[in-house]
Amino acid sequence: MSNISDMIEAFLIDTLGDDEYLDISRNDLANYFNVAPSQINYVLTTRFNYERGFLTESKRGGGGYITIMRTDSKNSTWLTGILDRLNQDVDYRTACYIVDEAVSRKVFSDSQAEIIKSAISPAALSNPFKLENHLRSQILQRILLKHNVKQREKD
Amino acid sequence: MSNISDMIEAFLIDTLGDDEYLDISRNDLANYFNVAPSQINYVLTTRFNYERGFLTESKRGGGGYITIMRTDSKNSTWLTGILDRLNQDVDYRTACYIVDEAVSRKVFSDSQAEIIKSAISPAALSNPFKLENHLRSQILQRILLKHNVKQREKD
DNA sequence: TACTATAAAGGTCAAAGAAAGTCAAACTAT
DNA sequence: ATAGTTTGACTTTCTTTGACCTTTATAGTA
Repeated sequence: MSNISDMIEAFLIDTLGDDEYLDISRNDLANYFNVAPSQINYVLTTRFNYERGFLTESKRGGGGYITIMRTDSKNSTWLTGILDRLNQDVDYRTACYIVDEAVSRKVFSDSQAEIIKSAISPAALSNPFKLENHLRSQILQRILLKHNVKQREKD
Repeated sequence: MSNISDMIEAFLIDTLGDDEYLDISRNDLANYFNVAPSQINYVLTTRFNYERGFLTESKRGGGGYITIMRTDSKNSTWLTGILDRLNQDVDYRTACYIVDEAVSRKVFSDSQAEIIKSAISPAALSNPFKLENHLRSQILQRILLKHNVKQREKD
């Protein structure tokens, strides 16, 4: 393990331990390892992404932070497949199939599904740059991942 | 929670308790927290705004004061105001305030709110055309409108 | 009594500061 | 040669500060 990114990854995973999430300061961490702050972002995008079972959030400005969360997605083949599928853009109809399928698998309730469909409806995502399908994929992916984290937190 | 604005917010909400309103002196509060008086205004505009279900009033001059009130008007009034607000673009923070307030008004459940926040998160809406805030408004508006219709269908 | 000056509030706005994000260029290892 | 890593310049977001402005109450004076 000769590169710093791997060491930072190991450090973070170790610090995370069995916890569901971990709050860190990007600057502090960069300082601790004596690297450019942006390297932390590199580690986050290459190591703490959903393919590896993680999700991140952050806030800028005074008192800013980065949160690293575990998802359970690797334990569900269905979810993994869907998330993968969502790396491509999806149209509204396809997205609705996915949501309905999630409901029948008890991933979402009816009322949750309604909200998701509203969020990804053509009306909600209309924009001048033909980003609709792309945004829809991103949104759905995000919802699925975060929901997964929240579900786990309850247990 | 390492920034002072959050601490002032927490202090005020705690002091407010279950009361309808609270009178404070801007200078005293600024003094107590050792910040510039104008920071109190910052906290008021970012945290005790309409989106979060608050309203403020003040008086200058000798014996001046600031009143923080809960807007406990009808949900429909609030909703109308919010939908109006959403004709302008909103950033993530403000949008979350709206969602949180909707939860405390029993418009959404916690689990629905989580989904909405995921749908409008910066990660979900990242795109190369700086449409983020605009899309967020559209999505939130759409969700609120659709949800409102569904709710009425049940009655 | 009416008028004015002054002090005691609160308001506004822009600049500075404190984080995190992005992206491309340079470097390294396979 | 290619993929993966490291760095740094520039950007965006959120917070904090300070200088200057406006409003209100009150004390002093004609």
